[in-house]
Amino acid sequence: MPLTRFDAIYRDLKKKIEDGEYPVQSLFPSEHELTSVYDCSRATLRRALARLIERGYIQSGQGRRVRVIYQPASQHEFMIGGIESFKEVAARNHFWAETRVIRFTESLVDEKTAAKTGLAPGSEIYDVHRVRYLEGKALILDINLFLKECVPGLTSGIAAHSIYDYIENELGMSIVTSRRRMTVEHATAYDMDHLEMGDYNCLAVVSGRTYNSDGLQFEYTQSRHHPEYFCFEDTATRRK
Amino acid sequence: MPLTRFDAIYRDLKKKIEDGEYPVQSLFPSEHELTSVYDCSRATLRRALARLIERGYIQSGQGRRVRVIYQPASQHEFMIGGIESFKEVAARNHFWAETRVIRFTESLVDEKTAAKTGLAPGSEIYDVHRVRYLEGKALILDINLFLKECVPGLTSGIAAHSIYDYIENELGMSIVTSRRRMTVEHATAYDMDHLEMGDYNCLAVVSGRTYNSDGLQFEYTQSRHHPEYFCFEDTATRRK
DNA sequence: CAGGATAACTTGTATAGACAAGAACAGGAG
DNA sequence: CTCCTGTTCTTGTCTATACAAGTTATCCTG
Repeated sequence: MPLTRFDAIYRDLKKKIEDGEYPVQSLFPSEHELTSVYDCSRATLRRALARLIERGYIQSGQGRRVRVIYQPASQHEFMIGGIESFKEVAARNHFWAETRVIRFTESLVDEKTAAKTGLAPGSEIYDVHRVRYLEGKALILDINLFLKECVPGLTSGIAAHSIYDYIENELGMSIVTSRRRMTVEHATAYDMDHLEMGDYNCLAVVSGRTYNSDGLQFEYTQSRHHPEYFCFEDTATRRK
Repeated sequence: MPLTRFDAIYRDLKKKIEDGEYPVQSLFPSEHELTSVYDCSRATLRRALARLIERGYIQSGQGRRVRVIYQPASQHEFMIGGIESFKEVAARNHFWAETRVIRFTESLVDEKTAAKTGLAPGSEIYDVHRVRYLEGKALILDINLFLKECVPGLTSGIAAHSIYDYIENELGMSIVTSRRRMTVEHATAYDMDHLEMGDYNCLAVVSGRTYNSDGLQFEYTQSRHHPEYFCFEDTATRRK
């Protein structure tokens, strides 16, 4: 993976902040100093800084020096954010992950599901239901609808492994944008069947629509999360 | 509010997309054409485009033309995202909003709450509890802790109106970064007392820490949302 | 010592130019 | 017709430079 200049700088600074080289509340070196260190233009450096600001690592304001506001994250790091796959999250936290396919069928999009999913009515789709286990506990019920024409040759075996691996590496499709929505819903009988809900009668539902590089929506996903292991983090900035 | 060049271009293009001037799935004008239209440099234009990409309005890729993927939003627009206040959301959707202060005390941060909230132990704080009503229905239980030294002179009356108005306009403090976390929690007796939970036994909890322009955390907020009226939207991008 | 103008920083915005990498298109060879 | 190969267009990255706007420090004056 060929790193761009600004991305390399971003990662380096990010790592140094995480390692405590620039402590929280301390003042960051000025842009002038940093361009000397990295031997780059100010624009390139600022691009790296902009990403650090966006991710909540540093804070800036006209005239004032840049200040470090990073805080070394949280208790359980199992969270979604970005289009990170279940496997990636599990691997990052060194958890034992397992995926079980409980349904794999082909069907057509009817009017009702079209309205809910954003997929064109009449389209041929794969309908995949999977349960995600972490350390042996059933945590997530994933419902995926894939446009058949975009993801040809999908099988139950691939679904048990990693569909995104297949899409990106085998089919060479680059996934670009994903629009997601988070809500809290009543647990259905179907949820209860597959997740150990305990005395919770709700779950966190993340529904998402994913578009390929041609701007075509080729997927609708609904991830139904056990409340105890769901966490979503976000950094927002308000300027002026 | 003095608009910058790139922000003006961003808003103009955003509006044109929302108004259907550039339909979904259509190809956007090339950067070369747009720089002619807006009579600006490519860098400035690209800054506007970057924001449109980030917000999920358009999609780009090296070599290919930019494509419009905007979709005219969703059913109930009551959602959080950005640091938009309750009042702002209500006003945007023309809802009748009301805020009732159910607790307004001053206290000190003890060790336990310090760990939970990120505020320094021993700090003097205002402890404010409020219930948010929309169209007469109790939807949100807001628990705010404000650092007294940063928000002096806060009163119950101000809390009933808008604390952020007071902070930004009266105190002239510019709020910069807010780090939030979304989880689903069991409803407590306190929740049940103030929100009409129906047969839900959970609620969506958004806890946030807000930092002022000096990098000092001056607030901890916990918004406990009735599940039925909670919705969070997000656009994520995966490159390469 | 206090107060205020001034200078020396800082970050924010904008321009013009260059090259690279990928995609689309044309035209020619088979 | 198909396949290959350049050419051209598009977006992605990077540089160098200029000015604006806000903050901080300095120094001069009363």
